[in-house]
Amino acid sequence: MLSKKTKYGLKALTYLAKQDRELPVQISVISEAENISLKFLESILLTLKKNHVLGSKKGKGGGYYLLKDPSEIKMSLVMRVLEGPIAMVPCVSLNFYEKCSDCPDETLCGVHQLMTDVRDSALSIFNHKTLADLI
Amino acid sequence: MLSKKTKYGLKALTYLAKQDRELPVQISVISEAENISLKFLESILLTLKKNHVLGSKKGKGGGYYLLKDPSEIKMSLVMRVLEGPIAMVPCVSLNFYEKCSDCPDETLCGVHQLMTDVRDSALSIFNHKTLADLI
DNA sequence: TATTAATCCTACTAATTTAATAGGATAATA
DNA sequence: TATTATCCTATTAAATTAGTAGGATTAATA
Repeated sequence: MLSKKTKYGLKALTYLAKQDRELPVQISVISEAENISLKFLESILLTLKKNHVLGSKKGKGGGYYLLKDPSEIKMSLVMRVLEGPIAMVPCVSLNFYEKCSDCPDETLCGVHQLMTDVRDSALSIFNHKTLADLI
Repeated sequence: MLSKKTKYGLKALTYLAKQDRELPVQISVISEAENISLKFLESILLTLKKNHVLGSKKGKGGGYYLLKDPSEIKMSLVMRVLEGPIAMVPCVSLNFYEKCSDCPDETLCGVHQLMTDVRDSALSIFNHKTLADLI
């Protein structure tokens, strides 16, 4: 299930995508428009900024803004930053790989193969869809 | 991420699929073979039984057994029983549908469309893969 | 240069979900 | 009727997710 963090993040990004890209938008504005706890949203936007999805400007007139055109912001990046691995098991993850402690040989594991297929199909969707598609 | 419940359930099913279908296998046997907490596994097998994936026999010589041939046990059923909805959001789930409280019109929601695509692709995999494919 | 308005950062708390445990009820076999 | 297994409900423990608090930092502007 999609976490609230991801859901809120997607809402915020969609909100920003509808604005003039040059004008920074304050957290409080998005928070009120989308009914999201201000402090929670603050931490979400911060991680989006740290992962180069958003830029920010401090002080008066500051706020957050998209670093790229919505059509250049892939859902695969956004999902990884907010939700974590696309894969359902770490031993199948491309970006967050971890070996299974109990599985002697991945290539012989049926779950591994199944979850690889699922990851591939999800990834091909998230790689092709961009923020522009959410508007 | 796949829950331990699902992972253990898949392991147990795979174990059973390798056995003679007529012979019931005790929880304790699977628990030891696959290194799964006996009581936890007990509750997992019970839900698989309640959802007509497994049959059981009580008393001496009893245990659990597959109700159908592994090739007839779809992963979509197993995943729904153990992990819950295939969809990442309730508003997109076929079997566990719930309306979003904050979304006035699903057909206009970008997240809805994206998650529908992801659900469809996952579902087509889980519908075609069976327990036989895990062995 | 003081004030104000914004993000930045760390730490903590609360709520929810998942994992695991306990213990007895029930049923089948011998 | 003793034994062996599943069945069932309730509880506890651990982990994750959601949300809160409060001050540090930075930039604009009066």
